[in-house]
Amino acid sequence: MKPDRIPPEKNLPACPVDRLLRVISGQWTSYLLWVLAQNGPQRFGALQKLVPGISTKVLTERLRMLDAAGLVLREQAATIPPQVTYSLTPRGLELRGLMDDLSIVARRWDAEGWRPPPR
Amino acid sequence: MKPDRIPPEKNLPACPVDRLLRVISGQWTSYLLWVLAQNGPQRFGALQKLVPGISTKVLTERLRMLDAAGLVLREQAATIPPQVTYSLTPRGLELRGLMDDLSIVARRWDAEGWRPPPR
DNA sequence: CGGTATCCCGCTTGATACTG
DNA sequence: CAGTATCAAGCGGGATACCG
Repeated sequence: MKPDRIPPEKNLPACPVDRLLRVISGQWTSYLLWVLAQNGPQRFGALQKLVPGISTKVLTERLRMLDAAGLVLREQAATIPPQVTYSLTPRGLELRGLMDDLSIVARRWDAEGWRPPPR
Repeated sequence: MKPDRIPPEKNLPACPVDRLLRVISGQWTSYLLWVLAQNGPQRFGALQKLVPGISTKVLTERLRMLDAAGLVLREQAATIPPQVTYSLTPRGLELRGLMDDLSIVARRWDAEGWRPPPR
């Protein structure tokens, strides 16, 4: 009955790196940011075409989350039919350098034959 | 009954960036890599103290996964009691630059009052 | 066009207990 | 010391249907 773990001080590491990774690492999320960074502002339907396989539900969730996080701007034109455009905010653009470096490492490892371990 | 999404070509973006993020972004994972990068090789028990709140089960899972991914080296001395030491591999060390840059951005945003959105 | 609303299933995580 | 075993809970994500 000895405790299996050390009780956390509050409830999590509260590590800024962890917090940032938590935001950008949901499924499709990094890919979405990448697509917006590469192709500029896009409408909902265009994003769905640019990210094949994503469902409307998840695409909506991710975009709303990124909006709430201040990384993506959602602009809605109250026309008929409605027109909603998503773009990177200045803060979202700050991630580009990071993504580029990450991409360089990821692609090199890829070329070297590295593969993530299967679950 | 119109399909909700565009069928994926195969089954996923297969984006190298996504693959790398998938590996380093599990809960505790980045924190673990960070701890090993900052404090050098550590034994199981020490890691559990350095990462308060993590359970033995998850700590084991993460270390085994990182081992399988070639980012962490697991060295076991067949003594009694057993002694297992974890360290970063050369490939794991390649992440340090990335983590440092990530940290710089994360800490600046943190200082600016940025917080991740609640679920 | 750009979403919501449900239902549901599986994976991840957590808690607890036990061991070579 | 460094785990494994097991069970339960929660949430993310997919499928499907409908709406302003």
